[in-house]
Amino acid sequence: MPWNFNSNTPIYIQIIEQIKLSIAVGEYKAGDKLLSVRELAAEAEVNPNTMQKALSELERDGLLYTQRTSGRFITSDTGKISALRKQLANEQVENFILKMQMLGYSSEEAAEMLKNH
Amino acid sequence: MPWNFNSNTPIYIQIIEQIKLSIAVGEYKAGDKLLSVRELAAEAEVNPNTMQKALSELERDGLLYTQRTSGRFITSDTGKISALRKQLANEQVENFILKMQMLGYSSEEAAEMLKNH
DNA sequence: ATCATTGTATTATGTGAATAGTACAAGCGG
DNA sequence: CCGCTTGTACTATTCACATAATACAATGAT
Repeated sequence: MPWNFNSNTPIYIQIIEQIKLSIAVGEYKAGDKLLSVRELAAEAEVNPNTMQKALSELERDGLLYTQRTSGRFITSDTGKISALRKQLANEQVENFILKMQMLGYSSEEAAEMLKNH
Repeated sequence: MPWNFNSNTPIYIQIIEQIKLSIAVGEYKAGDKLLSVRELAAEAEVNPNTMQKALSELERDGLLYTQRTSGRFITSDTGKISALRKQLANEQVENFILKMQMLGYSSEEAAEMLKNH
């Protein structure tokens, strides 16, 4: 994974979003074991505490679960995963329409711009 | 103006974006005089320094200009303003397509989801 | 001429994010 | 049993953002 960050959003938020995306599109599969906090932190060139914070939050969402001393795993609930993908897509659609409306474009005009991408 | 902020992005960045939007859609018109830094800060319930920082940046973009002791004004370059609107719209389109692709949706599927909004 | 308002600058303080370093209990493999 | 790896917790420090409180030169209005 590339682990690219920008500076205007807290890193742990960006980590959450990137992992969510990886789960949603199946880069991480249901039941997969994650690398350890320390390994992931090293890979992302980030402090272990920061990675830990992101993972904890993903766990509260039920996308991960922890087995105390053996590691962290992706949820086995495939329904939850496909729901996540649809939810993320819907958020993008809603957000796009909203922003285009704020810019004074109708849904039809927005769709037209999409075609001519 | 509402001046709504969220907590995951620096306030001065959000101010910049909101003012850009207001200029792009003509809420602020070319040549308009802005309220003073202090007034804008009070309106947005933000520290004058924070508002100042945002306005300075907009000035570097050439969207505002300052007359030393009389106030700040929107650029009179209407071409720049309409270019801004198109640029912001394009950014939304590009971003939308990119995000949907990352989620595994083709441009056609994305367009389809738009229709069924 | 005086005064209020303009943008701008400076210093101090508080807060959250991120880093660095360390520590510990729990379990798995040898 | 021993040692390594797991997640987790804690303290200390740095940094950017934001606030607070002033200060000042320039100018337009009175």
